[in-house]
Amino acid sequence: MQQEYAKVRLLDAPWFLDQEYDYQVPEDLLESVLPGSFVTVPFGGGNRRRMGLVTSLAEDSSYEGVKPILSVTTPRISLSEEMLGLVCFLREMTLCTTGDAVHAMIPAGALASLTECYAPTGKSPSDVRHLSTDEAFLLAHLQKVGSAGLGSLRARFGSETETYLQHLMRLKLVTRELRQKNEMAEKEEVSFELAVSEADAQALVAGEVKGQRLGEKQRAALALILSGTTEEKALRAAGITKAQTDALLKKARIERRAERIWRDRRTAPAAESTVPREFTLNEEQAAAHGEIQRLSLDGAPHAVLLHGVTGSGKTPVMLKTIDGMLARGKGVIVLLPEIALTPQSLAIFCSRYGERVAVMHSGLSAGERLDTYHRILSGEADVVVGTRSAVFAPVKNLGLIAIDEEHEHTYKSDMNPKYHARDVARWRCAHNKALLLLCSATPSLESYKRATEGRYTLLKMTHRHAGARLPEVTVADMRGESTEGNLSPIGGALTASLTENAAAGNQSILFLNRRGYNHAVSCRSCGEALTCPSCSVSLTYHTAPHSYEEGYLVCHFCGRRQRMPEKCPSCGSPHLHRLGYGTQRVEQELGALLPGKRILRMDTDTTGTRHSYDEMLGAFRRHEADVLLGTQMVTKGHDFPDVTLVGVLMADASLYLDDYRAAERTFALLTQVIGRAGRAGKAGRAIIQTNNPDHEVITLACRQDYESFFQREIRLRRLLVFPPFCDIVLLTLSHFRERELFPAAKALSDTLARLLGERYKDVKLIAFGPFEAPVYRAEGKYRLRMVIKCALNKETRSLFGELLATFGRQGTATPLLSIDFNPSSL
DNA sequence: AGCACGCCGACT
DNA sequence: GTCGGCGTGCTC
Repeated sequence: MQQEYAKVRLLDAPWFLDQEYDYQVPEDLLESVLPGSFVTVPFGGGNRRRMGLVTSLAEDSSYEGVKPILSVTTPRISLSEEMLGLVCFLREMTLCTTGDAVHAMIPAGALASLTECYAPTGKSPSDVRHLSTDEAFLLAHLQKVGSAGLGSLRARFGSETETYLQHLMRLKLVTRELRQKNEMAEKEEVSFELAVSEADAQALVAGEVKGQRLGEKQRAALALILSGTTEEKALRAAGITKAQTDALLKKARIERRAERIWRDRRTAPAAESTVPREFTLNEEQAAAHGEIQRLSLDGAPHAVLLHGVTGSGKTPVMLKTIDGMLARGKGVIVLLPEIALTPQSLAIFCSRYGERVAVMHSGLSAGERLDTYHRILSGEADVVVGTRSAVFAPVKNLGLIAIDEEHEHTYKSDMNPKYHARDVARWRCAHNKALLLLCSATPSLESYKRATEGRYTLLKMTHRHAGARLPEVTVADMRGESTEGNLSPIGGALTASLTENAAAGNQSILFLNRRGYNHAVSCRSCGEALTCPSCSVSLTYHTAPHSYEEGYLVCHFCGRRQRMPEKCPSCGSPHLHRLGYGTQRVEQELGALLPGKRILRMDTDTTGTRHSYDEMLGAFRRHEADVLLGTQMVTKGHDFPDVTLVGVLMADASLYLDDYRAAERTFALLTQVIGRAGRAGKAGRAIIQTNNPDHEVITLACRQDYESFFQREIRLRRLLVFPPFCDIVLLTLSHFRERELFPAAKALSDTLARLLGERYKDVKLIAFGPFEAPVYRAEGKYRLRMVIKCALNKETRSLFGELLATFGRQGTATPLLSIDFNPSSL
């Protein structure tokens, strides 16, 4: 029996329209319409063409009046059974649409897209007086160019364009049609070679062959090819036009050879690998690797949490595991946090696995992304190294997903689909009976709890690699400093150590999680702090490059810059006072403290491009600077063998954030940064400046005592009912107009209460709010939120799905609801 | 969301 | 009498 019907999900449908629709498969498409195919279908009363994804085939349909599928849009790209499953998984787990899920998994260039455009019908207006001059101009323009998209028309005819078009369409002078923009093309490198013998070619060039006289230009072209200039690009550069090569091709003097070139090859890093080709594991590493090996051979999916202290050498274990997988013909995905994806870390994989490596990260161009995708799809690349989104790589015969720095919050996406890479990885590993390898010195509480419960296999490495010792850690109490008249952010103990360390020719790292010069600007008269006009956060004072005297105000939320006002905008007083400090101020202080020493400041302001970030790390590694000062960036796993001192300023700054994960974050950050010191045999020191020297989180981080930290924190979470003892659902309503927000928030919480009273009687949840988001106004939008504690399961997810169906409509006058399950921060 | 169908006021 | 206002309701 022929499978004549297909279940289709639309790719551009809002959440409440995102269902399976039956379509009939026309006879000529029976072969090409398969589960996972991308198709166009007529939809709605107007039968507008829409892109859809075939999810399954059926022999019949219970629906009256099915419409036929119009075409298969992208015959070369379709979703595998696994990817199709993953789309459903994402949809259900994150409440995203099918379109969102598909776009997360497939590079934009791989799919065709439908764009709306307007075309003249050919009818002439019955009476020109019905048209305004603008409309007449627009019509004339369309008649000239044939058809045009809304964007280009709006650029030409202004913001009223849509009104004009509507009028023209009513008069049936213009129609709207959908134009299919095909998927991005492959890139080819074309070269030519002789189709005749060299001697014949020489004769032709010399014009010696009777009756076969070539044009002068053609002879020149042939001569060039004969002399070894065969690449099309080089020939064009030498002034040979397409007409000439075409003529030679036609006369069969040359042959055209096209070679697919991969746009992703220039990601090959310039750096050298810090891991030698051959190495032996120490006892602990070998034990961990042995256990991983054992688990990966039994044909069942497994998850391993590799918990190793900073510097214990988790990477070699990971590499040996990858070696084993590749030897058995399995594909591998390695996830790294964005900030750790440096040439140094890429070099480790590229030098070891060469052409088999595909690198995926946000910096790739559309073409590079597409080629990377195809290279993985074809099986040519079977080691994928990348950031969060690489977890969707279509690796063949997947055997391992390794997640380095497993606790990093960047693995959670905060845009649709709001997925956690760890969850996707777990699903894919289960599906492929593959191994999930989570690595961290400071695992997330969720993962460690799973490990203690036996759901993950916990493997520990407690010793530092190659005889390196943990640094000697001093906690410097800053409470006394300011009363003693020391206003510098760098306290006495740290000052002494920095001077001493610099004098000895050693390198230091200073970590401060705050950029800018001053943290905030406030008015001495009225006490008001200056805030961003479109966000409700205080503005940070930044100094101009190469000058500590001039500066401007920056909003760290939306990036907006403005001049420092002369007077307080609320009371007019000229007494504006700059408070607190950031990396720029510390840079200036360090300059004064260590005259003649080179200080490298690394934060978002100095690392504008990925390139400059890499360059700075490289320069520091080559000892071209004595002190590396910066934000989070300096804490991530790059090895600096000459660093013997690490200083942390304001270690407690992140401790009192309004987020249940504040302690976990602070612990991880401190542990990581302390681990930077004293790696290769050299003794290291760490000085932690804080106003809370006795805070348990700080003292435990100084001892690198994860186990005790975990026990302490998990007890608190259990007591206060926070993840991993429940799930958190964040509902956010946002709108440009504040007054629209409150009725919507009321309606949202009423609807929730109603659903809980009716269809979801058995659901237990605790709802908080609605209240203002911590940053109430962001980029011009006001935001109210509700925070809900519950257990996420099929039923609760369906409850939130219903909320999204009623409040998740886009673009109208009503506020938009967005739902985030277990957000990375509150 | 779009776009239909559908029922009431000011125009050729 | 019709054009067109935007109020419900469906979309395979």
